[in-house]
Amino acid sequence: MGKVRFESDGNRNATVSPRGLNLVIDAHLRRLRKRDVIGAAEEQAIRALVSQTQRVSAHRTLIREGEKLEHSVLLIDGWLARAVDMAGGARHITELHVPGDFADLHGFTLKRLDHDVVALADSIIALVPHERLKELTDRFPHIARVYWFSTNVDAAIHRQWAVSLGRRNAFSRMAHLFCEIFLRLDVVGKTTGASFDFPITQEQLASCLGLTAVHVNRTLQALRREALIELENRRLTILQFDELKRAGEFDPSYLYLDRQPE
Amino acid sequence: MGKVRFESDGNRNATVSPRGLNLVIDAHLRRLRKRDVIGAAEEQAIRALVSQTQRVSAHRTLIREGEKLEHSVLLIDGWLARAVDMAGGARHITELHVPGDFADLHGFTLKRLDHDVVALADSIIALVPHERLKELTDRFPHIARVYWFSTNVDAAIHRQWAVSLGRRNAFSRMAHLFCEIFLRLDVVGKTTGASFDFPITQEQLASCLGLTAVHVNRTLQALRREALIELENRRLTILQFDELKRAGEFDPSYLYLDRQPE
DNA sequence: CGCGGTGTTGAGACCTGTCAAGACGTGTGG
DNA sequence: CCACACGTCTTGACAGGTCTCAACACCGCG
Repeated sequence: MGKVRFESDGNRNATVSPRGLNLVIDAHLRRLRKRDVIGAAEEQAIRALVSQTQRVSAHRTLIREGEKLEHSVLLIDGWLARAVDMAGGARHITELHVPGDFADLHGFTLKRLDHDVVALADSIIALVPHERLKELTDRFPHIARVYWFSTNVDAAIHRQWAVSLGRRNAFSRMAHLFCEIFLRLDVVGKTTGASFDFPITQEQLASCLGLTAVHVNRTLQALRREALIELENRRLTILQFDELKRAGEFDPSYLYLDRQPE
Repeated sequence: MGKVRFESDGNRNATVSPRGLNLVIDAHLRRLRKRDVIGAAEEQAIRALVSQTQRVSAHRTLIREGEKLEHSVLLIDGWLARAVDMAGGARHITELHVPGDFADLHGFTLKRLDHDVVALADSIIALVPHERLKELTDRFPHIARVYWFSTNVDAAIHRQWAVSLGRRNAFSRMAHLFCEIFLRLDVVGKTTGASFDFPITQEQLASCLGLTAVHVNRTLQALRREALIELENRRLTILQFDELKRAGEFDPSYLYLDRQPE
């Protein structure tokens, strides 16, 4: 998958042409607006956060645990994850990020992370200086609350993953994850009908679900056998969303996608 | 454990005498100060958040999932937990709260919770109106960031629990939890040497650790057999903290207890 | 004195992990 | 253009951690 090729020029971080920067932050605004009203002045200020974007290659570690942070990473396109490395080489992924997400907005207040941020696939990101976030949130207390809200939704996602890890079997856990990912991608317009690009390897899925890659493979087969999903050529199709939700005991309210303006 | 007795007068929520309210919020300030500098004016404003406290009894559900929220719960003394109820009656606890914690500060921006807040033991709480939090954070943007930070630490705790649930066996998971609880209690002055009150039942522990009560019992015995802890009469003593940390692969940096003033 | 909540113990079942081997596809280098 | 290497996916046999079910002990409280 071109790991070496990308790694080799990864440090150059070729910038994306600034033309269309306004377009590039659309998914982010779209998601914010799913949850609150963003005024015109606020929108303008948010768009001004991003001055340039970068390409990053699959498997790159963007941020390392403990590193002092000066900016946060906004995902424009691709897949990022928060990963905790453990003694013994095991790695656990605590959240997947889809376009429009800040992968480490919590870094704005924490100043260092308790996990790595890694690219699971070739991606496009934007760096947002904390300095600029500070100005923005000082100027617009409402935006501060919207972003605070946003990190609180991340925590809600963590909670649901923990419930899955603690109380659901492999089949149910995976069903729950696919439901979540589908909805989150749908909000930012990254689905086509019931399908979406899903370049996540079984190994990476295992890191999310607290399973081994072998068992992920078997569980995927079970989901296919039950005709709940299709997954081929890195594209996932949900065949029976209602059944999948039932299998994962999925209730989307923890994603807080219903608009609740202040 | 007086469940019925307390339930019966639980609704009356006998208020604690307002004398000593300043004392009562000390643990909270102590914890904030472990992480950032709180000025005198800020301290005064924080103390003014709380106007009265309430007693709540073990097993009471203080907040239900989905309920519209007007205030947040500050734990003064006792034990609260965030609990997710699942179909089939199982309940998973996603975080334990010690005195000085807000159990649902995230409710300030989320406006409803994706979980319940329950009392695991007889406790004393203070209700902080969101209205007052709004005024406070508008007036002191720095305090807004301190509280934002605080909810981000909750998320970091969620992540570590998820790693435990996903990748550690029962023994290691429990060791990790005890290390965390010990440090968090220590910060707010609720430890005596290497011991602390720990009125959590094995059933409740099981809900935290994604285990059954039976297996919690066996795992506790294993920890005692290795002379890592003692636990009797609802009091836990850590006999070998270094060994316990090693067993749980515990690294306290995710608690962000090192002071990092802005 | 009896009861409910809690803690303890044993035996067997089951889900998931471990280890090992091979298939498949794609990019690389000769 | 082919051979090869590598990452990924797949399959099988077996081991082991944790669950389930069941019974019993303990204890504070009504």
